[in-house]
Amino acid sequence: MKAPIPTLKEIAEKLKLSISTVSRALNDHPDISETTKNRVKTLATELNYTPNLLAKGFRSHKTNIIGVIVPSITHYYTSTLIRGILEEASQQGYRVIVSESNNNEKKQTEMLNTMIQFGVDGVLMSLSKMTRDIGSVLKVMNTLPLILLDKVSNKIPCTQVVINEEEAAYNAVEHLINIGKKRIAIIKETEYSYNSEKRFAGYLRALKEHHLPIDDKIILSVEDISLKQGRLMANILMSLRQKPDAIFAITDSAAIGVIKTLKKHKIKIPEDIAVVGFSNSTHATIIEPQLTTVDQPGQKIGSIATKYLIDEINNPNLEFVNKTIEIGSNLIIRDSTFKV
Amino acid sequence: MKAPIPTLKEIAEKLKLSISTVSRALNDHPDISETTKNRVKTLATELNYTPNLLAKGFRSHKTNIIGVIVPSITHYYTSTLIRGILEEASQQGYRVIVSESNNNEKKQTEMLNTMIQFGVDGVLMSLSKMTRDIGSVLKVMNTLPLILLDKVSNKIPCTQVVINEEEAAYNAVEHLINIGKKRIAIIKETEYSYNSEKRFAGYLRALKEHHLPIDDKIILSVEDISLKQGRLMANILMSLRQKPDAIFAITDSAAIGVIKTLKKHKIKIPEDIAVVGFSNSTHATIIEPQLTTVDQPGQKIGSIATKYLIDEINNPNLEFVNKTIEIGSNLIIRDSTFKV
DNA sequence: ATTTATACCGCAAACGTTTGCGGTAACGTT
DNA sequence: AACGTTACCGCAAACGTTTGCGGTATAAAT
Repeated sequence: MKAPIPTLKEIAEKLKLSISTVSRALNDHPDISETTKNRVKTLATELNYTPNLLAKGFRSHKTNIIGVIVPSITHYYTSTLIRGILEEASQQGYRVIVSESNNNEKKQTEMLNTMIQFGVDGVLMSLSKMTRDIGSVLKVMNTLPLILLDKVSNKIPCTQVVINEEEAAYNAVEHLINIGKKRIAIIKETEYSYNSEKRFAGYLRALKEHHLPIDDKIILSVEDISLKQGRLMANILMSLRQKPDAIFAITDSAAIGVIKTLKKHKIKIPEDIAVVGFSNSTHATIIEPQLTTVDQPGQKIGSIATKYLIDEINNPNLEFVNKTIEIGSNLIIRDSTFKV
Repeated sequence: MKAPIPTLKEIAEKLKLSISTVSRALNDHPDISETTKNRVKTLATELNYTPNLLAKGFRSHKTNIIGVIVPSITHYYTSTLIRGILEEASQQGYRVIVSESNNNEKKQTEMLNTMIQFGVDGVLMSLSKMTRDIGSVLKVMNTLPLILLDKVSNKIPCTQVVINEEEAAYNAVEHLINIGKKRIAIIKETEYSYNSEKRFAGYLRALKEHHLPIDDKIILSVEDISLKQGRLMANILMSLRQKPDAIFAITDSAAIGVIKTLKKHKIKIPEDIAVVGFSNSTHATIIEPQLTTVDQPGQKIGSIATKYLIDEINNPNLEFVNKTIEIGSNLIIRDSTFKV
């Protein structure tokens, strides 16, 4: 009872033309007369004809689909990345297949493979945590264009789109220094993470350049950074003899955990301890005091990465454009560091 | 320089077999001897053969792809829906194409069409606001299985998966009554919205059944419900002579706007005015006091809708299973209504 | 009247896969 | 010796589209 989908063949038969003529007519081929073109086109719209993209893709080895793999889709920042990707892709006539790796490396590899099987034209990927099996990614790369974004790895020779993590962190910490803070703690991730390392590097550079001492006791690393971990780390910092006067959490969620426990300890923010986060998630303006944080333009990153990917799809000759594109980000100053 | 993808033909040639034999061997067809099966399979894994899903789908008219259209992907609740969909789909061997309609009806129709062109096996859709052009949706329905979830419409005769909106709202309002509130305001949406209407109905029923008066002055409708609108409406309520002693916001974001302005007015929550939201977004536990709200199990809804869709895909004969599946939801009581 | 150009259109192959049908051995049954 | 069965395997068609090549008119040029 489902209606049959019209094909070139149907149109051809009804018009007593050949299939090829119909195809050419619809594609405005110069060999076809205007009159037949019109006949074909009117019947096509009448029948509501739409080309079978599957057949098209099958023949041309071009699906106009790009695959996207991200660790967690429910993360706000990730969803803005996807929004940027969807937007740019649809503008350029591409569709998008989305997968969630749930930070599971095996799943991630599986997804890469099914995407290849399905014939996506290229892949956009944000790496899951602790991606060790670079091999599977490399294997994909000599079959398809692949671009990394946000969660990247410099072990993979491909175009990567990120924000200026190091500089952003530097600016955040410098801001703390500018408002008079001298003992700045950091909460970062322990496992190897490109982003965490870069942000930590920015933190270190800011302290060094402003001649502040670096104290391991206020450099805290956690396995899986989160709000809860932020609370735990804040408690640890509170138990120190020499408490910090500012805390830079590498992630908004951790920063919010920090704020929540500081409030419980009746500590004045930012007077006693200032707090800075990273991401400018929607939570940043819900919490009180509102959180100073680094705004990551997720949508922009997504769309730029998509642009580069489509470029690579269209020019497969340009070998190994192994460059890293850094998108600027802004520190957004709010009450957690600076009260007006 | 991109590596060639192995095909059945290649395997057949190297093994001096026919293509069909290779195909059957890989699919464990009983006609093929164990020895040849083994030969084929080992070579296949050696060459890293994977079937071309595009060709497969092209031939069988089955892509194992389901299309998803949602209004806004960055909305937390929406992303949990998608997570449920992705999870269930991948378990059943389906891939997912996601699109964002941005509450733009024209875009929504376009997306439906490209999805059909591409040969998705079915569509999961959450309607954009003010979807008037039911026609395009109906047209899809006699080509493909289609299921609505979350933002639905009873004008479309198809399976719909939602939460028990009316009952959930009833419970929320009843809870307010139970804690002694007698003058309960509601902030809802003005434009026709399935969800808003249902929740409003639950609100009315709760008041009636508990013999509380219904006062239009504290029934507020807004165009595009949001945090900002929540603030505005709270201000309006504050300017009333007879202020409410509780506010039921149909959405967490509005509820948070309400809380923020109530705090600014130095009103004690929940003693003076209690606040209830709807969705259990991640914001609900960030705000202080933490928000009492209705937990919508998004992931569950997504996965159940996907199950029903795949059912319909596999049994295209079952005509017009026009039923609404209501998923239970829970009121989560927090500090904004009940302090321990 | 024969050639030549022009304008328009159809034939057939190809993309990779599945599948109905038919075919060929080898063996066992009468 | 003739037939039936079984176990394997290959041929070829089909899915819908694009495209190189060839073909047939008609008209223009010689």
